[in-house]
Amino acid sequence: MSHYIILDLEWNQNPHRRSGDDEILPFEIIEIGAVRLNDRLEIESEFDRLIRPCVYRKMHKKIYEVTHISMEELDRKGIRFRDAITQFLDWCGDDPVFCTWGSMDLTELQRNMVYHGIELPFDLPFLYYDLQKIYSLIKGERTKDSLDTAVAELHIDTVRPFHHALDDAWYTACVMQRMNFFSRSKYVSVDYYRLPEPKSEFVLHFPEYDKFVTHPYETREEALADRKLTQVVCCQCQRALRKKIRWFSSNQRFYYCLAVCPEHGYVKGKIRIKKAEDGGVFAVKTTKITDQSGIDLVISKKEDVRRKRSERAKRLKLHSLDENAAQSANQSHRSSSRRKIMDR
DNA sequence: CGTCTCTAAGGCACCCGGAG
DNA sequence: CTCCGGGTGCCTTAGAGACG
Repeated sequence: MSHYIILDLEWNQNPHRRSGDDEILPFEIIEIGAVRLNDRLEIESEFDRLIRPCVYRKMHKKIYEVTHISMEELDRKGIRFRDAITQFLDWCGDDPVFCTWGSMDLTELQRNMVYHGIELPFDLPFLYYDLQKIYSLIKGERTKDSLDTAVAELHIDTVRPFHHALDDAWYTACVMQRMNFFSRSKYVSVDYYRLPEPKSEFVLHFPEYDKFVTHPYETREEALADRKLTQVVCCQCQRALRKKIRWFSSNQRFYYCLAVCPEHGYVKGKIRIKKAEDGGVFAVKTTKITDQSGIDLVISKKEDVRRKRSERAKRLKLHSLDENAAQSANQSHRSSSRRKIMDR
């Protein structure tokens, strides 16, 4: 039976300006807190360790304001990161399913492990539940709520303080218990700290879309030149599809296309370019079978962007004409032409 | 303060077609 | 032909709000 590890970290950072350390380890973990739940989301045990930091030996002011953890306390109660992570992984048991609030914790955990020369025991792809994302899926909104907000909205008693690793993990567990987690449990997240090797790219299947994650490339151009990224496969029959609209970009990070499957209809594609750890890039492609409204959405996306721009350009032109007129005319002329703009 | 993400908006260069 | 402005694409900047 699977069990869930609700993880929360506290970390410190360089209290001064950027230095060489920042690029190696921007965030140094100072506390690991976690709650273990069984497959019915009942609490089985809790884990909490303070860590004596070795990179940043001064507490960042803002971090102290948030966590109220002092360096003195860490020196007194903290243990070595190596010992804490060993105890933590041991406490997690076999095949834990990790859950966090937000997408940063598992990345930072791994970055700290690598810094300390500890081998990563996690699967590749490293799947986990981002409960902040699941919470917004259940609400049907695109907002990213803070943990405090979710706790308040679900009327969870605030019997513990916030912003301590174990307490926040415990609140996260409470939110998970009360938000009908299993209705969205197919929506796993992927941690992108470790990326697949070439030829080991992977696809994740979701109820209404597929997600494809590439290996790292040197440049965006190199990524977009790779057929494995740009080809679109039907989510239903895995057939390679012909495109009706080639890949185009509405901004600098997203690309869209529209393909058609002879059996299952239209499939829209979306590519998102992301930065990899080593300075290169990788891409996440999602493909989704779509109905007429989805088709129209893609078809008109270019035109929407175009129309928005041209409307804005017209507004600006009128506005500049207005200002020019204002320089040579009196106040009444100015207000009348302003009214004209408002009517548009 | 520093990370991340998303959005809006500004600057710039290029292409293209109409006016001269 | 040149000139000019609109449309377009690409890049940068800034703000908001999540995380610590």
